[in-house]
Amino acid sequence: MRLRYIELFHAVLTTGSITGAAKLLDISQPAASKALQHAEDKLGFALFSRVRGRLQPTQQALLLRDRIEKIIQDVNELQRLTTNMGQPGNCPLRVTCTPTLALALLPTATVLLRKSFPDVTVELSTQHSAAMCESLTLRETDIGLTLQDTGHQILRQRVLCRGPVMVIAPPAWWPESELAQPLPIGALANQAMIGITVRDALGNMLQSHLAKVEPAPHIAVSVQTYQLAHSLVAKGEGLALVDPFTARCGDAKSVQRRPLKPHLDVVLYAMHRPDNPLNPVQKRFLDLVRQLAQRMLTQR
Amino acid sequence: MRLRYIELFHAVLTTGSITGAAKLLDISQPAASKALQHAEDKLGFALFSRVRGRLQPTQQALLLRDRIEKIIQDVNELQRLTTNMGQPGNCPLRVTCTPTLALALLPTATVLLRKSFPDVTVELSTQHSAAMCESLTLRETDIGLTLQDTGHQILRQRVLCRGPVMVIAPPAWWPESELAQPLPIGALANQAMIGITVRDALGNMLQSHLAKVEPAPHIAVSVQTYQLAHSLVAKGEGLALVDPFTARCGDAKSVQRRPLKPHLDVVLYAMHRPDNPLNPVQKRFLDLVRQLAQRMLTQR
DNA sequence: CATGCCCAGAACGTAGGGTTATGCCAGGTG
DNA sequence: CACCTGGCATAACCCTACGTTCTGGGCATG
Repeated sequence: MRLRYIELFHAVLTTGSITGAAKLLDISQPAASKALQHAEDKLGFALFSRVRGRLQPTQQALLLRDRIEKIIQDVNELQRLTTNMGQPGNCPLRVTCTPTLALALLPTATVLLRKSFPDVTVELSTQHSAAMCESLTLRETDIGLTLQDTGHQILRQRVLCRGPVMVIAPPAWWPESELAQPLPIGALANQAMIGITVRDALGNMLQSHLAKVEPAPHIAVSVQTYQLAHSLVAKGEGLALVDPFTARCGDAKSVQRRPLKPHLDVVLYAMHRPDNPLNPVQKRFLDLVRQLAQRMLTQR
Repeated sequence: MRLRYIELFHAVLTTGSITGAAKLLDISQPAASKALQHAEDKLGFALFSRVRGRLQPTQQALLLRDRIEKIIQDVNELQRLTTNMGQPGNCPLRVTCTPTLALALLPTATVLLRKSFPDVTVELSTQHSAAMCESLTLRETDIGLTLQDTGHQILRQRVLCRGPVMVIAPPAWWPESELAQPLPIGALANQAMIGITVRDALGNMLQSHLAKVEPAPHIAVSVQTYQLAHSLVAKGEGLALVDPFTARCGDAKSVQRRPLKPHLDVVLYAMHRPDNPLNPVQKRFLDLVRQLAQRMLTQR
């Protein structure tokens, strides 16, 4: 069984036609056609029945599909891993963080880092936690920043700092005098709010706490990223519960913010592979992120 | 990433040398050598360091190893599956059973079957339960017979019949008059016995019951297959606890047998894939096996 | 020092996989 | 009906990737 055939089979199955498969594999249509025939008579049975000029997967093909897709996926992962193992350490800092943290922490931290190491090259990207773990193990990135405890078996995950869940509101929502005090969750009763539909630990925690408020807040708009919640709040669509980094993000007057009472803990984690210890640049970067985060959480 | 390279990498890693790998892949040594170089410069890093003319896997190679082996295995399984899907149903009866059952049931059942269907072709094989499940899903065989509840998610497993655990002893061990009565497990105290080290449900059950006997039986010889236990008992090495099929196996005078008291249940299961229902030959065969088994268990 | 083992290079042959050009068939449409 | 379009297969051709054999060099071992 040639890998080519496996790829081809997969391509035909996903695109639904030989022509489509050929485009996907970047070969000519006759090449794909011939290869498929070749595969079929090596196998000894038809993978597709040609009915009225079109292809239709046979019974056998469907039986093979799952295994094939599995192999394709594994090979693709291997591919990603090997390409990322090629250039070892020429880029001393490759960081991925969740969209939530991207704007709040990365830009400033990067600028500060380049004051200490002006020549260093930096690669930044954003990914959700699951994809982040994958990228880390496949060596596409070296450091991951997330608010979620992934419980990953192999990757090291360490706490950088902790902060409270915050309530954000449109400008001039609360009197200046109250801003320093936590807002009791009961005060959200019957309020217009932006819902958070993130399916991670933090999102679940927020939802379960909100669910207890009586009478329930009015949630007309739900969003999947805290950033969007922030923007909507700034435009006056309602209040929102967000992590402290999103709350501090952007220009100071765009939203008002107060800690929530009861205090709900948000943890900022850094993740990396256990095998190679962090280089000085990476250590410095994490140090900066931690300082930055703590300053964001304590001041104001 | 060519599949060839993956296979080659695997072959080199397992054999430890390019020459060995070449033999394994059935190509010449220079071909393997060149292919490995090719792979390495496609990857961009060395997989093996040539030290004093020998190969030694690099750090990176070790990181890839697990994924590679996984893919190799998956592809091999696919291979097995496809080769068995080629010839559909020209062989209406392919049966696999555990070694325990092989001699007791298969020969007679097969002979009886061929009286009803003289032209049918039959393929028999023996495998342990785990391998049996694999063979069934990979369509290398159609029916599996085992004494173990595999709990397999996809395969159908049905009960054919049940019987008691038996004690077997050398000829003339017990007076004829006692043979019909069960032997209390306490009677095994201080006896010479053949140990069973099978690591399946039945084996565990037997061992745990034996462990309670005081004073403990003397176990000088332990075996992994019930057949061997049977032979050893026949030669006078001691008593043994076995499934009722092994107990009945072979010529009637080779061993004496009595049910154990307390009654321990042994279940004979038939397994098959759920997708295609059994054909008449297969149904008839299972019927014969069931009748045969029941007759073996009840008579005498 | 001879021997055996293993790896790598050179020279060479072939087939598999790629290409373009073309034809056929089915279905949709003016 | 005539015509176009989209999809698959065939034919003829090309080339490189992979195989071969032969050879030589490095390194252990008796």
